[in-house]
This record gives sequence, C-alpha cells and structure tokens, in this order.
Amino acid sequence: MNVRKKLSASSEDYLEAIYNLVSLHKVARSKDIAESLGVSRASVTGAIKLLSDKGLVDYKPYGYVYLTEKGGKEAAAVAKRHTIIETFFVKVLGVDQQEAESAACKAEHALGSTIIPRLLSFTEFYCEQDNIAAEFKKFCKSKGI
Amino acid sequence: MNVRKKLSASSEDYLEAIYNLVSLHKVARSKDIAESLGVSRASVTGAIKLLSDKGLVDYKPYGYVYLTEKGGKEAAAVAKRHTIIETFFVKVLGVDQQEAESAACKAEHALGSTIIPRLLSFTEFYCEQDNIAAEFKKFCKSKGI
DNA sequence: TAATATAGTTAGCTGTTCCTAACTTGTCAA
DNA sequence: TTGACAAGTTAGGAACAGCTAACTATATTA
Repeated sequence: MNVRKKLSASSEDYLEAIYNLVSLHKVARSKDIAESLGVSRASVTGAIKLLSDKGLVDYKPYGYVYLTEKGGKEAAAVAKRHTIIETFFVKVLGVDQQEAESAACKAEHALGSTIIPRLLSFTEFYCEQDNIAAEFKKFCKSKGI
Repeated sequence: MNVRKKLSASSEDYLEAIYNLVSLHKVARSKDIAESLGVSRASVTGAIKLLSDKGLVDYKPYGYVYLTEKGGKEAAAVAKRHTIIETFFVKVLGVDQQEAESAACKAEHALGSTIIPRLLSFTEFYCEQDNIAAEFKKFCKSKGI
C-alpha cells in the first residue's frame, strides 16, 4: 500500500485496461483484462495483486476488480495521456486512426508532464490554423511521404 | 547471434551509449557505459553479454567494447530516432534542451517507423513556416503555459 | 440439484534487468 | 618490479512480467 514510486509500463497498461472495461461494462473481469491486453489469465492475477499491494485496485479472489480512488486517478491520467498523444498523431501528423492508437499505447508510458501539456497545447493551436494541415499534406506529397 | 527479434528498451540504451562513447572517445569502456546510463558495472557486463550473443557487439573479457556492423546500424538507428524526437521537442514544442534530451531518451524506444518519419517531416515543414513558432509561443502565453 | 463448462487461482518455470559483495585482472607509479 | 588502486567479472539475489499446467470456485443448464 501507498508506495510512492512510478508505475511500470505494464502496471499502467493493466490500469488503463481496467479503466476502459469499467467505462464500457461497469465492471472489469479478469478474463476481459487478459483478452484486451493479449495476456494469460494467470498473468492478470499476478498483475492485479501488484496493483492491489499498491492500493490502486480493490480485489477479492474470485471477485470483480475495482479501481480505488487513487487507482482511478492514475488510470484516468494514463488514459488522458493516451488520448492527447493519439490526437496529436491523427490531427497533426496525419497518421491513420489505428496506427495512431497503437503507437499512442506505447508512447503513453514514455511521455511525462513536461511534454504532454505542450503536446496538447500544440495540437489545439495547430487545429486553429487555417489551411495548415493541407499545406503539410502538400509538403509530404512533394517529399514522397 | 542473428536473433531476429526486436531489441528491448534496455538493449537499445546500451547500444546507444556505446555508440555515443565511440563517437566521442573512439572506444567504449565498461565503466563509462555504466556511468552514462547510471547503472552498476556488473549490469553493464551482463548487458554486453546479451548484445554479444545477438551479434551486435564485439567483446572479449577485460577488453574494450566495439559495435559490429550490425550493431552499428542498430545503434545509429536508435540515435537517429533520438535526434528526431529531441529536435521536435525543442523546435516545435519549445521544450528546453535538457528536458527534450531526457524525454527523447524514453520516447525513442516507443516510436516506430510509422511515427518517426512523419515527425521528422513535420518538424522540417514547421520550421519553414514564417512566424509560426512565435504564434505558438503567444498562444501558450495566452493560456498560461 | 447435479454435471459441466467457464472463470480465476496457484505453483512452478523462464527470462530480463537491476543490485551488492567479493573476486580477478590490468595498469601505473614509487 | 611490485604493490596499490582502478576496472572488469562472477556469483547470488530481488523484483517484475510473462508463460503452462493443474487445481478450485462459480455459474449455467439439463
């Protein structure tokens, strides 16, 4: 409980998966977590125990998994980073949705509180500029990208 | 030797450190690798063995560490990703050099061949635009960032 | 309600990445 | 040349992240 230490990428992934499942189905089941992360059920049990030790998840054997308040905040933060990065990839770089999604999944663990707010601001700023996206597309085409 | 598998973030870090040390001092010593990655000398020995098994590094106990041709290519690719990301952070997002460097260190393992070329193109494109950096600065100020 | 299918857990293993402590090897200077 | 210090390695261990196989609990349904 209450270990003040940065979460591993893996733990963040589990937290995010739980967060998304809860958003969709009100509840997160071990099997669905396993499926959404492409991991065995046994691995989920192990990961959940770690999260539980850190006070991020409420869990009793054979029961559903719930985020604690603290876990919910962490998860929401990860999900937000994910969205900001994905949006930047799509709206600014012009990457297609699926690629952007899977790239954001990896990058969300690497970018912190210096980069993320600026990335968000930049995306907002960029989207306000008239025509610039079209200009960039032209630029890319001229370079054969 | 010749294991066709994606390198771990850790292996990429070691490769990059060796690459940078060789660029600077013609030679990479275990102690300097340890120092530049903030890791114990024993960890370096272990990591070097892994890289050697993969044919990325030439190494004899108690000798210097050299990159093989294959290792050199890998290392250069990592270093290039690093530069592209760092440049984007500085030139586009306006993050200061040091922050950009350390953030790029983490992100370089997460961004792949979809995102990196686009990020590079985008940075080039952006730097060609007159005044836009100043506009973004204004935008940030107006939002209190 | 009893049998069975599904979900979850446990045990035990592998591999990675780091550590410290203790040892070996190499180098330099008195 | 040798002895001390620096550099490198080995051994052993911890934490994490995954796996399979075998077990247990829960839920469904005939």
